[in-house]
Amino acid sequence: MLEKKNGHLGQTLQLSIIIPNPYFSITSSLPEMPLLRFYYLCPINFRHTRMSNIRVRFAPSPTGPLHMGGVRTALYNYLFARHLGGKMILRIEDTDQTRFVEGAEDYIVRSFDWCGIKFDEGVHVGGDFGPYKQSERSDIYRKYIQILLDKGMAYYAFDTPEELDALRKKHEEEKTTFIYDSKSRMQLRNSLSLTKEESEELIQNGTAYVIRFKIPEDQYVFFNDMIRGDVKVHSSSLDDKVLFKSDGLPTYHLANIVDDHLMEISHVIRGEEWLPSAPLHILLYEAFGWEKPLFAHLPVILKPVGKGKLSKRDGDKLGFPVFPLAWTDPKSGETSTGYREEGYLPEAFINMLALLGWNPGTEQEIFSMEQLIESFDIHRVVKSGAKFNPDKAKWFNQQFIRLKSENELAIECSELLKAKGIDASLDYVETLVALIKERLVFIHDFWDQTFFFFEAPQEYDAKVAKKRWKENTSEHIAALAELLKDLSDWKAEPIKERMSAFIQEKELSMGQMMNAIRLALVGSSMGPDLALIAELIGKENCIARMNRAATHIKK
RNA sequence: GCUCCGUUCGUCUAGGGGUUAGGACGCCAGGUUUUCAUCCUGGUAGCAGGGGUUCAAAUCCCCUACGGAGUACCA
Repeated sequence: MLEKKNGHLGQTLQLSIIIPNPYFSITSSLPEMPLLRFYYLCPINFRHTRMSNIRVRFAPSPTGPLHMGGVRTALYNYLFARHLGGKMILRIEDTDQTRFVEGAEDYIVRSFDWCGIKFDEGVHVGGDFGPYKQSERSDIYRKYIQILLDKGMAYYAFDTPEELDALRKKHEEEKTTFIYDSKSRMQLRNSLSLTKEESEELIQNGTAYVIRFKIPEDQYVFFNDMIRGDVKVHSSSLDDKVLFKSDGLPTYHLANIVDDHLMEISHVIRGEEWLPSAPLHILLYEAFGWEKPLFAHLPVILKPVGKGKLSKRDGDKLGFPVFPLAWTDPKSGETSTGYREEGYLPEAFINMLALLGWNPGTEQEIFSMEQLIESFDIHRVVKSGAKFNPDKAKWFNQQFIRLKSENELAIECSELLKAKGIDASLDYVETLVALIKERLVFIHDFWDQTFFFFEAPQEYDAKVAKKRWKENTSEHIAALAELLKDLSDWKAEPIKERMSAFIQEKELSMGQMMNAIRLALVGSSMGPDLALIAELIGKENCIARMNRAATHIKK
């Protein structure tokens, strides 16, 4: 790993488990102190258990519903923290007022509640490191940006957005990219290019300004990612990012670093989209002289088909949810469905998400949240993006439905029936659940699997009729119905005996006749044991259905 | 374009110098079931390409290709 970056060091370290300690600054060059080398060689678990306070955070922006990628990021944070006995924090990053969406924060909280991801601190539960909403922390950021200004590591920039846009456009036409950096900053309007007096005057006059970070020139920034290993970037490829906007609020970069430091975040586990700005964050920590957290950049979730990452719109197009819960956009009124609404069990959703980009190193696939916590190791998160597979998501749901007790399922199925205006006893529903449990992918499949217990078929599957209904089938069915009238003990066993005896006596084909009866009772060739169906729908219904079929199905 | 990250069956992945390259989803076939589903058994299919290093490379190195992310007074 290190060899790639640093030849001479690589030669001294021949072992492959080299994970640099992030608590030492290694910006300009890799240190060669023996102690550090020892630390590099320490097994990962040793380093984790030594860390007394594991604190991680999930820090969404309330700009809309959280999508499944966000839930997965939060989940990995949660599993990581719980596995190591640490704390999980929910912080709301709402520094961009223009993108604020009403109800988004509440949606985020409700989603985690449904998923079973619990927070130790956060906007909704409080804690000792609050406030947990960035819009309520602006004084804090102002204080810290001043420190950077005083140290000469940040500067005022007076360029208007229009000026910068024009510059970018001009460069684009020339097939180059405009970068606000050490090469261009002296040609722009800022406190570095202007005299002190000029800058002060502009500020006095109320000229709008932003505060930019002064990226140090010509140095390498190293950091270690728990998933990707060592990453090296040259500062010349970084630009002077805006830290403080003209509206008096910080950008993500500043707020994030300040909050993570103040909230004593030990591990930053976030999406891969942050990887390119990680070097900036490292530099920021160093500018403040703060201890850095350990980083882990998670791979993205990709679309099941086609190119690119899974986006909020894919769900509707491809027929699966991308959100945990249904969401209605407050402005457009547009509604998107959620996993919950589509019939997914939260356990299944979580299990599926956990295995999308992580594996336990064993062949176990079905995990409870407790088991996930027990097994989770962030070093087993894969590096590459994972295409989401809706079929596998369904399979997980099917597995978790089987894990549910018949009573639990019956309670939910009863609700389903009630919505259809059917009032069945819980006992009866439970009996049915026991019969068809293995056929359910979703709980709402219950109706498709049991409708014939509640209502007689009005139509008969033409294909099955063609195959099973012969010249005199109607006659036989009517005769059998007549025969069944005399059966006093209406239970599956005697029913079956009576049917078999009839078929044998008439020298009919068992398969043909049984399927014909099934067609009469169910309307198609599906369902559990025929005699059981007959028993459960009752004698009268059974006979009525047979007689109806005898007159309605024509060869 | 530039910067960074990646690449093992169609998909999710194991495997990290010597493996018949393993598992799961999907798909196909057979068995079980009087039907359908379940279940069981089997099958299908993969190391992106090219160079090195090595007795030996999916595994280590380099190049190419492809994919992804970023390139905002968004997060």
